[in-house]
Amino acid sequence: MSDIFDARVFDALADPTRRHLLEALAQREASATELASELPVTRQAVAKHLVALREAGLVDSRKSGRETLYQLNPAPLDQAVAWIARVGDEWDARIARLRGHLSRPGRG
Amino acid sequence: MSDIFDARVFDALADPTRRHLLEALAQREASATELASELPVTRQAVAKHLVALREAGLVDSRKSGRETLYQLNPAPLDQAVAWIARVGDEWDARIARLRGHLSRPGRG
DNA sequence: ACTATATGCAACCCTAAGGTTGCGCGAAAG
DNA sequence: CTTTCGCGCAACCTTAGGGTTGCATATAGT
Repeated sequence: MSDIFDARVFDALADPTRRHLLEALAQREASATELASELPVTRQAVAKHLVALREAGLVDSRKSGRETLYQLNPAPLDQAVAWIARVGDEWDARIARLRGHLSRPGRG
Repeated sequence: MSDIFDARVFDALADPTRRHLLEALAQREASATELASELPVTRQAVAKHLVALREAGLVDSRKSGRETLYQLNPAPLDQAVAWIARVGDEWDARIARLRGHLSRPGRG
């Protein structure tokens, strides 16, 4: 089956620093400098991650004076969940085929 | 923000070849050689990915004669979904807070 | 017993990616 | 106007990891 989702989302989710950024941005809008202050990496490293997140569609940015504020955009996360759910569903279908037609295991 | 999940799951999901393997294994049990036949990489590359998937808990292996058959184990996928859902929920909570304070706009 | 096939392991290559430092620029603060 | 602070860009470093080849082992088939 073709990949109907943007693979960059999974790529974005793979890095612990980026996951931390998403968690932080889920709670408040913040600048790269602010975000870096709570992480063991430099501001530039965070900035790179934010670029990756923006390219994955996971964050939006807004300029406020000399600051650039980043905000979470959770929409693409649905694609990731959809992919995972599809794999799970296909697994369930396979199990159903194997068992004839019994009750499905609690997935989904 | 304690990581209640195994980061290796997100790592496993990040690679397109591994995602393909998961999709294939969702539908049928298969050996590394079989899986490699439908991919543009060698059997050894697939074998490495299967090791990674097993370490992430996403596949189980079973020896059948001289073959090693791999089977999907979707359980860890729930952890990934749970993490994503948590971020989404926190985002929703933030939005709710913002709406609740519409009388005093601006960010804090 | 001999051959063919499937696997696992190890060494090696090469690129992508995460990280850093350095710099120049633009906006806010004084 | 000058200083300060935040940012973006670029160069560079280093490692992880995805891929390959080669080989040794073990099972299936004849």
